[in-house]
Amino acid sequence: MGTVSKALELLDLFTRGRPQIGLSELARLSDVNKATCYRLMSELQNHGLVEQVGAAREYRLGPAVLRLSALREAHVPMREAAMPVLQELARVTGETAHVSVLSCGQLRSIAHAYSGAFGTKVIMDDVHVLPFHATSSGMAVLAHLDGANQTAELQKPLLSRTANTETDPAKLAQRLRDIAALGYAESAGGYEAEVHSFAVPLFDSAGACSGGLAVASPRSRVTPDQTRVTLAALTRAGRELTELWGGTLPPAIDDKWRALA
Amino acid sequence: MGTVSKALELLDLFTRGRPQIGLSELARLSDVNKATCYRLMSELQNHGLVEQVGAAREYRLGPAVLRLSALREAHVPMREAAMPVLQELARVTGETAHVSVLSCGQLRSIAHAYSGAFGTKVIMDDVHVLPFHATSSGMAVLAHLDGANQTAELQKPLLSRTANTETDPAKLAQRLRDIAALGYAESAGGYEAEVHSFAVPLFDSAGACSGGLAVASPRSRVTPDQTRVTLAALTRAGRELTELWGGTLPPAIDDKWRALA
DNA sequence: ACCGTCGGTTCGAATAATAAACCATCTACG
DNA sequence: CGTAGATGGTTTATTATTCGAACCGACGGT
Repeated sequence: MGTVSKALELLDLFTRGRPQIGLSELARLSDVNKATCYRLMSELQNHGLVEQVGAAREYRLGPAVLRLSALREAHVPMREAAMPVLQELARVTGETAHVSVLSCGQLRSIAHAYSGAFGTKVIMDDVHVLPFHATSSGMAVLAHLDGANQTAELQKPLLSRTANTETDPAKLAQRLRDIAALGYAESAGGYEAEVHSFAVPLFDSAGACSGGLAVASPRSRVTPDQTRVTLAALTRAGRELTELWGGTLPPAIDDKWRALA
Repeated sequence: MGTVSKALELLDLFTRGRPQIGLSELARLSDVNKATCYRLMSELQNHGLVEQVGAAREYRLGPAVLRLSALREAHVPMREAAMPVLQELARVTGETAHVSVLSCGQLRSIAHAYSGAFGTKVIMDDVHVLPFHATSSGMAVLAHLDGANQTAELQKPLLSRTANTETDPAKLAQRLRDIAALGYAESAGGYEAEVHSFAVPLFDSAGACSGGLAVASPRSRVTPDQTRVTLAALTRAGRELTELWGGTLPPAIDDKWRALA
């Protein structure tokens, strides 16, 4: 693995629950030698991606990330457009909603919204890359990808995250066919045992699948009624977001979603 | 220079005016060998910091930057807090307003706001790191830094950006004393020949200078009247932002700013 | 005074980055 | 149609950079 990748992996250790990390702990968490870790962090620091703060000289993300993000949003305003849609989706369903985009063969979560309706909710703060086979978003996207990309993904090793994760390529392929026929995907605890989620695919201007929109809830709150409400809201939001991002819904999907409204 | 720094410099080539760059052009702009450039970009791409798009396979900033920025803002919400203050400042003065923060000895611009009042305005889109000696923000910050950091900065080479840039360390030190006495800084074309700006320092909870707040205008619009309006708005906004960021204004500054209100 | 941990540094050995040349592909243009 | 010059991407031996064990001084608790 290249040096740059190591440095970037260090960046990924910062999460909502662990926003500041000292040098030694960083080295421990990353399995990188402390000296190496120090040098890498120093380089990141020189470019403002991280900064050191306080007497303990702990590292945290620096001001330069704001510039990068503002620049990306100025050029490709996805997150900003998605936020109100997400918030409405979270409000209507009472559950956690999140969007992810397909980028270079990876599905990356870019925004999420919570609902205050219940004392428990699914936390999405620290999720970056979604595994295709173990999440509803991933399966929704995969099911609507062209055949080549889909089979390529199915041939990669399918890691089991819970007892409910589907790891058999043949069975997964069948499931993807079902999902493509339904127009939405469902994951019953495939990512985290207690999390149940529904997802719909999103499409770009060429009509290719470009991301996923999902609602995740504790499995205990999943009922036929709630499922109906969720799917209706999800398809409505999916239609809206696809449009906001300048995409077009394939007619086949449009038909299936109408049936769920 | 380390490999990581090279990769990060590639990231800095993306600007508002040049948001997508092909491989060959990237290599040309960065003076890095094309093969090297390709490898570096591939590593950045694997982590989602950049993505390739379109038939030309041009690179642009990727979705991962959104996560980093959201994480930073969740932990240190500076930008979000600053935006309304900046917008109001831009509105009242009719000119461009911007904030910068001190991080690891560098002054980095983190947000700016424009006014629609005039057909010409100062553009801050592509400015990342502000030179201390050539900008009003830089001088305002430098003047309120502790002696050691200040002299350290004065000993670095002072690059001349325009005919009006002060590059004599002794004269600059005198100017910093004047600025400290006034409570604000003024730069008459020290950064760009046609840009005139005023800035005030911002302070953290320990009362140490942590950044700068500035208003920049074309020099032709600077009049005694406008200067008075600008300084009043600037000190008001500086007081507000220092408070929003959880800082405390040193009493000496407070007094000076009252006189300008 | 001891022990463990912290951030930071050193230096020879080992590894990863480098640059030039090379491909295949595309577009422009005569 | 065919050439010329772009482009993105790949390979190679050479070389420079990165690596990691051990070390340092400082701090905090026992």
